[in-house]
Amino acid sequence: MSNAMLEVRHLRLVRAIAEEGGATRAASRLHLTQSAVSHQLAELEGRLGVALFTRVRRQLVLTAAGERLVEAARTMLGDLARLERELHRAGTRKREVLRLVVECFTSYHWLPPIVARIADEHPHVEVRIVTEATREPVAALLRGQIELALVSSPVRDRELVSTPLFEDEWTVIMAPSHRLASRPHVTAKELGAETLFAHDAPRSDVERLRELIAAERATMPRVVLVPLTDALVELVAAGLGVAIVSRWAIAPWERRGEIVTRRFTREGLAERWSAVYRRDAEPRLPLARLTELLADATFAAPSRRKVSGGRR
DNA sequence: ACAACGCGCATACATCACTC
DNA sequence: GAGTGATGTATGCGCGTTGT
Repeated sequence: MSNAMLEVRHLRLVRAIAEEGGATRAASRLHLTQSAVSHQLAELEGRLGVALFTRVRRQLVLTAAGERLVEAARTMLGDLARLERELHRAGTRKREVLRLVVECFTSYHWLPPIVARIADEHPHVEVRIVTEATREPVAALLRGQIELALVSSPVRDRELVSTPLFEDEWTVIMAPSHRLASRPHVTAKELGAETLFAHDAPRSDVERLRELIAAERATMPRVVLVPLTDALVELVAAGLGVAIVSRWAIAPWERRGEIVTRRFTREGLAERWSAVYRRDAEPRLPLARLTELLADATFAAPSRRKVSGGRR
C-alpha cells in the first residue's frame, strides 16, 4: 500500500523496543501482541535490508543502524507530537466566538471596521453580531446567548459588569430645510406640533419621551413607529417629520448633510454607552482593546468624547 | 472480486533460574 | 549435570479489513 520504507509506526516500534528493552514489553506499550511486534520488526528489517537489533541470548540489542534509527525516531516523533498539539490548539482556538449585540437599531455602519481590526489582531477570535438580541440585550447576556452587549440604558445587575465607553446625546434629527433647523435647540412645545418617527422597540424611546414631555406640560407629538433606523432616517431626511435618536447611530447621514441634529431642550439629553458582560464570563477577547476601538470609532464624530475611567 | 496488508493464535525454539 | 518451569523471540497460518 505504502511505498515508503520507513513509516511512523516503524519509528514507534523501534523506539518502544529500545526503550522497553524487549519486544514483549514494547508490544504491551503499543497495544499489540509480541507476535505482531516481531512480525513488524522482521518486515522492517527486510525492507531496509539491515538488522536493527542483534538477537543475543533472549534479548534484542540495538545495532549501530538501530541506534541511529532510534535517535532519529525520538526527534521525529517529538516534532510530530508538538505539531499535533499546535494544530489542535489552532483548530480549537479558531472556535472562540464573541457574540455581540448593540442596543439600538442602527445599520451598524461603525462596526465592520472594528470587527475587521479585531479579526486582524486576534485571529483566534470570531466576532459575531447577534441582531436577534437587540431588543433585550441584558436578558440575552443573562441567558448566555451573547458575551458582550453595548447598551445606552443603565444596567444594574449583580451578575453583570458595565464598562463605560463614551458619552452620546439623545438628539432631535430633521431635514436641513426643516423649520426647526434654524433653532439652537428644540423645546418640548415645539416638538408637539411635529410628526415623530420612533423605533418600534420595547425599550421604548417613546415612553421616555412621553415622560419628558409630560414634565414640560407640553402635548405629545403624533408618533409613527418605524422598525428600522435606515427607514426612519430616510423619512426624516425627506422632511416628513422628526425623530429623537442616539446621535452616533445616525452619524453617517449627518456627515453627508442629509439631516441635521438639534439638542432637545436647552440642556440636551446626555446618554452614556457602556459595554456589558457577565461577571462570571468575561469575554476572552481583550475587552479593553474592543472598548478602545469603539471609543476611537465614535470619537471621530462631533460632540462625542471618550469616557475616562474603567469599570464600575 | 481480488490482492495486499497487518494482526493474533498457536507453537517452535532459545535461554535462564532454580532444584535435586 | 539433568530436569523443569518461566520467560523471551521467531514463524506458519488464517482471518478481517481495506483499497482497487
